[in-house]
Amino acid sequence: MPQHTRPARGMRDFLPADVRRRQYVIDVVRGVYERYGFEPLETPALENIETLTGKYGEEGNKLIFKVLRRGEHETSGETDLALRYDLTVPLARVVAENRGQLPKFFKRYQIQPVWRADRPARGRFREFFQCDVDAIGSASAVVEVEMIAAVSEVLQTLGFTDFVVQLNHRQLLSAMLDGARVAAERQNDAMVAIDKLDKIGRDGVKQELIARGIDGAAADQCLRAFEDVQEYNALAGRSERGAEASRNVAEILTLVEATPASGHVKFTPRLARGLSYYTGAIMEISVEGIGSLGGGGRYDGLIGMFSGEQIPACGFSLGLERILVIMSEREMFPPHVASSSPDVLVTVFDAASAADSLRLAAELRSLALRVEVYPEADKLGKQFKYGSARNVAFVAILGSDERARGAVTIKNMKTGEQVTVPRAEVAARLRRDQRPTTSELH
RNA sequence: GUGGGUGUAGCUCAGUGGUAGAGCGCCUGACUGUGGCUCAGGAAGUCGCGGGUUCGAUCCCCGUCACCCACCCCA
Repeated sequence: MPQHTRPARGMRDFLPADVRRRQYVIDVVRGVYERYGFEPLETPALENIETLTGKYGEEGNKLIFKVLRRGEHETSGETDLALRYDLTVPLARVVAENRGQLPKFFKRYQIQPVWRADRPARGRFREFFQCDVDAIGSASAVVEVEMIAAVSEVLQTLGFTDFVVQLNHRQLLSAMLDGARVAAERQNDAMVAIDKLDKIGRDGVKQELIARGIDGAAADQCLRAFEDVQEYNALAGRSERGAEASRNVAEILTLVEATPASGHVKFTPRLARGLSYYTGAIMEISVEGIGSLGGGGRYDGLIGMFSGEQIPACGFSLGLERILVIMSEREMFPPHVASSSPDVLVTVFDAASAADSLRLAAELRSLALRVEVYPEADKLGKQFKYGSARNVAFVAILGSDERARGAVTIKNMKTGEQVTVPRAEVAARLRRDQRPTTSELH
C-alpha cells in the first residue's frame, strides 16, 4: 500500500461536492463581472521569473514558487520560471505586450489559481483561486467605484449582508507619515505595523513601529493621528499630495452611494495592505468577525515597469477560498448545490436485459433527467442499496416480470411507493413524479 | 520562520510497560426481485517513521516526518 496519498502540502483535491460548491460561487462571480462589462482573460501558470520578482515587496519575493531549469542546467539549482503569485502582475504584462490591440479602457476579469510558498493555515493554501477584476486606462474615481460596486454585488448575490468595504489611500497615508516625519524608506514598514492597530492594539503597534526602526516620537504622532481625524487631516494636509488624495477619497465615497455598494463603504485611515505596487486608493472587503475576503487598489506604476509607458490601472481581487470557508460555516449554499445526485437509477437484471436498461436510460436522459445505469447484474438488494447511498429519487426496475409484460416498475425512494407502468409511459410518469421533488429545491 | 498540540481499523476516537478496543462504515445472512429499521455473524491495524532504555515498548526517552491551532504574513 502506498504511504503517501495526500496531495502536496497546502494543495487540495476537490471531491465532487467541493467542486459543485466552488463552481456555484465562480458562476456568480463571473455573472456579475460580465454584467459590469468585464471580459475574461487567462494567462499561463508559469511566468518567466523576472516578470514576477521585485513586484510584490520583500515578503512576496520569498513566497514565489520557483521552477528549476531543465536538462543539463537542472543540477545548477538555477531557476528561470516561477508559478504566478497573483493575477495582477501577469495582467500588467499582458497589457504591456498587447496595448495596441486592447480597447482604450480594458476591463478584464480572471478566475484562476495562484501559488504562494506560504505556510498553510485555516482558509489559506499554497494553491488557491483568486477572482480578479481590473480596469486599465483610466485614472478616474469612477473606476474605483465600479470596482467596489461589482464586488459588493457579488457578495450580495451570494447572500452576504454584513460586509464592509474599507477604503483608504496610499498617498494619504504617505502624506500623513511625511507629516509625522517618518522617513520615506520606513513608510512601507510603518504601514504594515499600522494595519494591525485593531488586532494588537496601540501599544503593540508602537512596539512594532519602534522595532521596525521608526523614531518613538514619530510613532506617537502617527498613533495620535489615527485616534483623531483632525490630527490625521492636519498631518496629511500639509502637502498638496495629501490634499489631492483626500479629495479622491471623498469623491469615491460620494459616487459609491449611487451603486449597490451604498452603505457598505467605510473610510478606514489605518488600512494599509501589503503589496508594494499600490499607488492610490486601496480597498479591502471583510465580513464581521472573520477578516478579509479580498482587496485591491490602484496601481498606476505597475504596467510601466514592463513597457515604460505609465498606464493607470485599478483592480480588486476576491479570495475564493475565504468566501467558501465562510459560506460553508454559515450554510449559505442553496440546497440544489449540496444535493446533486441522479434523478433515476436504472437497474440491470441480467446480461440479456442490459440493452433494455440502456435504452430506457437514453430515453430518460433525452428528457434532461440525470440517469445512472447500475453497471452490474447484481442482486436487486444491492442495486437498491447503491441507489439509496447515491440518494437517487427513483429506481426503475426492469426485471424478468416487467420485461415479459412490456412494463417497468418505478419506485420512489423517498416514499417507498412503487408502481408498474407500461414501458411507453415510463418517461411521462417520471416526469410527472419528478415535479414535486424538483420544486422542493426552490 | 517561532511556540503549542496530535499521530492507534476506511472514518471518529478510547486504551495499557506483557505484541490492541468501541462507535460508525463495509461484507455475509435472516429477507432465494426491493434500500432506509432490527437481529446474528465477519473482514480489517508493521499502534506515523527511525533509533534508544527494557527480559519485553503502541505506552517511557531522543530524533524525524505529517497534520492541527496560535503568531508572522496574507486572499
